[in-house]
Amino acid sequence: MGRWPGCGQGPGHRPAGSHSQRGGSGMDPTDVAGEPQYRTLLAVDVSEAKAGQRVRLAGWVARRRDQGGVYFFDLRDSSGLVQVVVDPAEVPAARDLRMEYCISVEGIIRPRPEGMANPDLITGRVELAADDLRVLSKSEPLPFVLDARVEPEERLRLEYRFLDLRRPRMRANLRARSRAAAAMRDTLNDRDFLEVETPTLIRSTPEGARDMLVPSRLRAGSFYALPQSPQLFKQLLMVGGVDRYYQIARCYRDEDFRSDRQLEFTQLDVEGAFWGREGVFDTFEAVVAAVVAELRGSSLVVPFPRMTYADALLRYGTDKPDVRFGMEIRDLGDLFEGTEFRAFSAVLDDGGVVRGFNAGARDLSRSGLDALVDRAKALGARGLVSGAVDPEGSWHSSAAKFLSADEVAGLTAALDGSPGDLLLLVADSARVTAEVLGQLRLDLGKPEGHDDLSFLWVIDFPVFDELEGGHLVPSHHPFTSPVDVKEMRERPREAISKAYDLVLNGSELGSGSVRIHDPEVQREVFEILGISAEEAERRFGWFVKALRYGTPPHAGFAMGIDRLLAILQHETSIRDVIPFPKTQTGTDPMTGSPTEVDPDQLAELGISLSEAAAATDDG
RNA sequence: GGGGGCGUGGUGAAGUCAGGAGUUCACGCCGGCCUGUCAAGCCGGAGGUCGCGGGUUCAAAUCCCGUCGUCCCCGCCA
Repeated sequence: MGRWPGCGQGPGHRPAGSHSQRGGSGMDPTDVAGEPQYRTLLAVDVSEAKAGQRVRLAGWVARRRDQGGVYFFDLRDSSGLVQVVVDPAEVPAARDLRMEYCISVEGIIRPRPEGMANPDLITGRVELAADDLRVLSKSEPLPFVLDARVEPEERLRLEYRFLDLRRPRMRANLRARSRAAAAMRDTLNDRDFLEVETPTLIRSTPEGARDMLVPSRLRAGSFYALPQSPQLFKQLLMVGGVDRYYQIARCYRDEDFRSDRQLEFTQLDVEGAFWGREGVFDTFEAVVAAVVAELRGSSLVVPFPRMTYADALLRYGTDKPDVRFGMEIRDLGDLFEGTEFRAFSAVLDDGGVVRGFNAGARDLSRSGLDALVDRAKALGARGLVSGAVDPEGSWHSSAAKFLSADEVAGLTAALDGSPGDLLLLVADSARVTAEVLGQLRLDLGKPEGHDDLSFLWVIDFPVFDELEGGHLVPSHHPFTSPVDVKEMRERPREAISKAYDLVLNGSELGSGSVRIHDPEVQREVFEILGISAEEAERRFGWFVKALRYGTPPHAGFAMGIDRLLAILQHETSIRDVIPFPKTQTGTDPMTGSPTEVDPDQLAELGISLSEAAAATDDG
């Protein structure tokens, strides 16, 4: 298979021989083994070098410009646009063309007359002088205009996705996705990874997200689940001696939608034996660099920087820091130890923290500051202390009068405050403070676009997160190796795991870990999680059994391809890099799914709907 | 489960806060003119139950309540 031509930034780099490319004249539209020949060339390959050649193109009528005695239209195909010019006296069919008619057109490539070139078009120096035109397929008037100027309501775009995909932006996204996948495969194949498929109808292991269920006909009353990820299967491939595995895997999680979450999404899933974190990082850095080189034409600096989870939370208030900009959060607890300011001293005495960051020089009005305070309160803070550094180095803040001169000086120094800088402080529990300041930092500093790419490994996640009430849940997943088993056993709340995340511009791209390969350690993790031996056996017995048969040490990672593509393509939603996505309520306006099914289908599966389900289903 | 934005000829918007005749703009559609246009231009025309239901009012796109759809966010997403 030749690579699809015209995929790049200009004409002339198309590999030879990917399509028949006849020159000369006297072309018969039905000259290839009795089949109609629709085209001999792609639009973007119409160039000055081919001037004088007789060619045939096929595509859609993008724009018409009827001059009366001469008729122009832009022909669009998968490669791009080229202007076609016809004399309606010679080719009367041109008059009947309408937008998005699918046509095949033949003529001579010729340079445009002096001064008539269009610099906005790759093919703008030439045009096709057509003498034969066949309408392959007419089009009804469109439900919306295929024009970058207007963005139709997304529901409508999805209902007519087949038209939406004709827009250059969407075509570019599809192409980027294909090229990204190819770059991933090339990189991993070069490193002797094996692409292996895992099943999409698997056993339900309720844990984490809700499973999508599929009823079994042969065992009515039983259900398969769609995989939330190939996690356990890829670990079993390691036990099976595969050594280096990857898969571009579809994953399913039945949770509520966001602009970066869909019911089904795609991950680059990787696992390897006899390696650890460094091998995983090295591999993913190579993969991501290859994708960025392919889509952005730029090279990334590797290795990516690393930051511990604890550091990320302290300095950026989140486990997925956007490090494209500064405004780092600093702990000010030492500074305010023994302060007279009761709002701070009370929190510190209570085991809380005082932290803040420098939001830079910004001229906020009274109402602007009030809005910040409201925002902080909406995020869960009890309050927000704010103020600007004034030219004398003191602090213009309603809290200033409660602070000593030393405290103000120390505060300004700690936050590198220059005159005019806005300093924001929150005093609360470590958790609330991090959340509030982290979000305010993003509100005030997050860059608009994605021109800069700041990749970051976040490492040293805790083994467990503590829920309200003290119950422990896995921070990553229950198959993640702790750094130290003894520490995990004795101080599970502080224990560090061998889990890591990859973050890009403040988005979590994926996560992975060194896995547990010792069944005894696995048993202990289940125990600490409060999963009894019986329950572990019932839910994960099929997996844990495998660990007892010479499991190699192994580690892996999974990266969300949709999120990576959205950022690289400057899209704000992953829906724009997914060919056929669903709406926020999980419906597909094009096909109308999900739908009711025939009662016979349900009967065959041994399923009857509850009255409530039947009532809410309006068909 | 919760909070918020949006819904106006085929499309995108303005009009809604402050009620007074379906008003306006751009694109598209239909017809006409034009031999170098290119997000063509000019002339003419068609096209709307202002998402749906209820209420307030002499009068509702506009105010109120409900509901549906969609988008953003919180929860949720091992």
